[in-house]
Amino acid sequence: MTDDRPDRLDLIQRAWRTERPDLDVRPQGVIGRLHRVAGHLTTELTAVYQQHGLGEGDFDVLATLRRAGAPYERTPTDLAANTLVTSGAMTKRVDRLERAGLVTRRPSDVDGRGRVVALSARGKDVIDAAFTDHMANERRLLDALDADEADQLERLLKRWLAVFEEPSTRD
Amino acid sequence: MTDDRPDRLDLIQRAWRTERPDLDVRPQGVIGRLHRVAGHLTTELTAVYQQHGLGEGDFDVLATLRRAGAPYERTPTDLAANTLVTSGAMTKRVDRLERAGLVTRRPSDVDGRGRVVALSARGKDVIDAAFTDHMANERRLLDALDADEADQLERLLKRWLAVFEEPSTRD
DNA sequence: CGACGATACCTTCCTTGGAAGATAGATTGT
DNA sequence: ACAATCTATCTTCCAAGGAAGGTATCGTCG
Repeated sequence: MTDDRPDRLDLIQRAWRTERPDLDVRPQGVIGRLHRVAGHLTTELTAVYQQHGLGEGDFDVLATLRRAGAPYERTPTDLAANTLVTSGAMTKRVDRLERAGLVTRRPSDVDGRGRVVALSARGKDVIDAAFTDHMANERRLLDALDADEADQLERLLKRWLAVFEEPSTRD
Repeated sequence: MTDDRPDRLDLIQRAWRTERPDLDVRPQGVIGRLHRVAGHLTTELTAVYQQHGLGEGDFDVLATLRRAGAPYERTPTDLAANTLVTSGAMTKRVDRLERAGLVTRRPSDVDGRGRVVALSARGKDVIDAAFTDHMANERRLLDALDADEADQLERLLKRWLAVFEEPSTRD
């Protein structure tokens, strides 16, 4: 049926079974491959970001602002939470984007400590173009699987992700 | 049946459908979740490395040397290819590990340009202990899925990975 | 053998992000 | 109103890796 030729992970697992026969290395088959796939996907996705002059972090921030809807604003804390980086990293991302003229930063009206980061007109144009290409790119990458497989994969990943991101355990 | 409550990815997709109804954002459902799962897994795995005083890169190098079998030696080029980093990064990783006394570095007998990196006795002890814990940790993480799901996931990821790592396309 | 391109490793410089802590402003209890 | 504490953001310092280039050595072809 499907593809049972040994791949690199199979070779790695075989080596471990020889060297450490006391261990069950089957989890590597899933986790190792997941990391490798993620790495290759990142490489491919990053290439598109770069075509628009953006790094991965830049893209993430602009996309988060864009999907917030008009007027395309968020606080740094918000952005950091959404993109899973520390507040210090977010400061630097916004610094870069501000220097590049893609976002603006102004004090918050309602909180003297707060700032508001907003897409500039050019920032919106850039992320709209980049995101369009990004989606085409993801579609292309995902087309390696047929629709059924993609659905199965999504279901399995959603289930696994819930373990990490849902507050309660499973019902 | 399974868990159909909306998760963060669902919310992100919903926002995009509102803001960019012209785009089909379904690929995000798979690719976005895959990246998030990979990120959470990395966090969990890294915690165990750190318990043994190792960073992710250090662990990778030591594990590659260990599974090579006695006498646990590899060239820097070999190590770089196996762990997917550049040669410059590998120099620094080996520098660190050598400083920590976990590997040794000596000139190659057969190639005047070449070096041989070998696990020290302490390096072997460290990676054997770390790898044992690592596998228990991977098992724990994977136990979020039942055996059937894990098998399905492995099959799907293997198939996808083949697109990136196999020389030819599919037969 | 000698020159030239290829290879192996290392060095330098740069980018990115984390950790920890500093500062300004907000909030709460009295 | 004021002290104590919390919060939002930024700053500083450091770790890790990529890109590009340098140097020594190899291998091959004439």
